[in-house]
Amino acid sequence: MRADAQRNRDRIVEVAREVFREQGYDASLDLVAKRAGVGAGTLYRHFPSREVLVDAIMQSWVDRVTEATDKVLAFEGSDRDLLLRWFETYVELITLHKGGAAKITCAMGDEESPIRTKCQVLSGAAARVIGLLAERGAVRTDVDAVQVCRLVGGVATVADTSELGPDQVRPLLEVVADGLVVRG
Amino acid sequence: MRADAQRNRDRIVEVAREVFREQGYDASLDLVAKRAGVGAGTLYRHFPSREVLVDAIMQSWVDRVTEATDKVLAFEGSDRDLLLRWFETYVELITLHKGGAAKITCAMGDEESPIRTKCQVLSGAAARVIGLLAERGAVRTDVDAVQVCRLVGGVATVADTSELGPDQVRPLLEVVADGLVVRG
DNA sequence: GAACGATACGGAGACTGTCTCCGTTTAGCA
DNA sequence: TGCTAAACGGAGACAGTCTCCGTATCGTTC
Repeated sequence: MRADAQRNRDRIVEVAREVFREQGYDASLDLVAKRAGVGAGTLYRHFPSREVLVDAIMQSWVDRVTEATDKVLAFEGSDRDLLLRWFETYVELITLHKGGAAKITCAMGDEESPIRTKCQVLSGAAARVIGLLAERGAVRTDVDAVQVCRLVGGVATVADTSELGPDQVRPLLEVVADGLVVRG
Repeated sequence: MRADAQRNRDRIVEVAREVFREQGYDASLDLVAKRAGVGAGTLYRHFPSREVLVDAIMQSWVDRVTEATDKVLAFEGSDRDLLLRWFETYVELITLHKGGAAKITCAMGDEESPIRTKCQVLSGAAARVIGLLAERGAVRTDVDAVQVCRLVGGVATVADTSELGPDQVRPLLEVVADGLVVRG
């Protein structure tokens, strides 16, 4: 890629992250282009669709999910609390940008989605958590990582669109957690 | 209301139901107006926003939820199966129109929403189901009807946007159901 | 360091959807 | 049969998406 093209690409991603954080994922792409100081053509050449641009933006916080998952896996406490803690982390991270939760959850399991690599990172993280708990015999094994992401992502989507606070989300996550841990 | 106005209003609702079923809730309102044989002005006079139109459309299937709930309440089987059966009914009905699940779930608990009356019917139905089960001591009592609607609505939203079939939705609902029934 | 071809730029403008304004029409009453 | 309030409808202002193509720039080659 030519140096000027790379510069423009980077700049667009940076500005888009800012604009999307301010206005949500529905923000005007022409505005993003204008703020980035490039023409609409340049933006659309680099990012043929909104989804592709979103994908580029998501890269950074997908990395944060991996990090956060490491931290949660090291948690010493009850299995249910570990699961719940990961749920809360997950919801917090995917609702960082308005509309993000719906986007990522909707794409979950879709092999054709432009953001499938991000979904894979997330479901991979989920797999590590439920894998650990399954080893300990703490959670049911008939539900896979993608399904867990759909469940928690569903809650996250509702939390995002209804603007629920952590206190309102927690009981919902508790139900999901209780549904996953094996009956004692 | 003048007779011609009433006629037009009814016709718009009827056509909108059709168009939304075909194309989802994002369909062009001008198209609805055109198909209904009225001007855009007429449509917007009757329905100042898309939400208000959606509200009018939803009336009929909210009635169906009430009906379906009656049927489920008469179900003779295990408590968990009754709950699960109601979940499936709920998901089926609110995903009848593409985008409907997200709309209704997002508005759940919002006193200002134009479709709040519909949400109240749905959470009322949920209250009847979990009320019955709570009486029998079959479900936890720290989760209210709105929360149940949010949980199941979250699953429905994911099912809708990811176009999941009943077989893919069922395990998710099972987790939620298991999280709600009291531990044995 | 000049010339040149490939690559990238940018913004005008076509297209689509939302919503309003206002001149025209019509229902329904007296 | 007239009158008036109510309702109609569609042109058009506005906003967002996305494309096309003339222009500018990069970076390579000699």
